Amino acid sequence: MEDLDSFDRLLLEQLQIDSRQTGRELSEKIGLSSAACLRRVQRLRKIGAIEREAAIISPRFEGALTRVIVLLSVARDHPQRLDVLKQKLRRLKEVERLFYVTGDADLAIIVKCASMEDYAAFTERYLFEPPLKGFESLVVLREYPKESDD
Amino acid sequence: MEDLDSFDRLLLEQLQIDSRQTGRELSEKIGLSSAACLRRVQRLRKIGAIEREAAIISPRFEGALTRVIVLLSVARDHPQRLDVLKQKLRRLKEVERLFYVTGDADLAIIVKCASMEDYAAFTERYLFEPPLKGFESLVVLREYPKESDD
DNA sequence: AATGAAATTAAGTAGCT
DNA sequence: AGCTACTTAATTTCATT
Repeated sequence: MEDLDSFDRLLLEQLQIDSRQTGRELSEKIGLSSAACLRRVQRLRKIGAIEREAAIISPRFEGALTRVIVLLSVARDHPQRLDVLKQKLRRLKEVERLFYVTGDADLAIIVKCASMEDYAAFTERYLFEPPLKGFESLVVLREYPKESDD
Repeated sequence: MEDLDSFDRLLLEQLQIDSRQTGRELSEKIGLSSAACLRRVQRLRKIGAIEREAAIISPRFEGALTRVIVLLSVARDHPQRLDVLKQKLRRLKEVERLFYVTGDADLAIIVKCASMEDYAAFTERYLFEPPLKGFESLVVLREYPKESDD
């Protein structure tokens, strides 16, 4: 893992806000030439600092999409099984994000499904086997986008 | 709010995975000309179906960043105060995502801070006033990216 | 009203100092 | 790193359905 200087950090900050900015725009904001900015962005992609660039879709346009925040409790006596579980969960298409957390729960995942039926199927398939001890489902009724109208 | 046809939905699906795909790549995947694809993408941006395009930064490169999943309990006797609260929270730079949920909690937010001290300051500043009744903090020890190495 | 093909404009990439 | 030439992609124009 290579390290970043302050220009790299500024670039990451900018691209996190808007990844479509041109070299010229980045150049003006961080004070390097356009070519230098874009060369650095290439490097940031290559070393994995930028994992990917993605469009954020407005929830209103996503179609009928159920999101559930699931808090998972895991038996702590078999650490290696926890690792296997994490690896398994993070590969599932339904799992949008996976967090290892402190508190009452051990893992928290954000699950995306087409419907509640699909979510029920998801839980039955993946959330009832050891080392999982139990889970709590917080069904998202509505997500409020960061900056937007309604 | 205008509506989307199946080409639009395919485009959104693709751009959610990778927003850097060229017109030609999109063209091959969805079966329209490059120009048509890019025209549609422009429209999707304009009508707000694409909220924004952003770089996803690897947690390992984000610097010391504390994330906390906060489950908020809200007094239900003043619905209008809940709206005010939601509006306030969603504008805060620390709040990455805001969900209205069912279950023990009423709202769930994902909070991003530079440090635990900052998180403590955040809670003191925003999470101790009505209509908030209480909150539970799940401090993220580690987030596992969807597709990646370690 | 929206498409595809072609021409124009703009951006990203690579080589050199 | 910057500058410049080169390559590629995005945008606009236009004829067609």
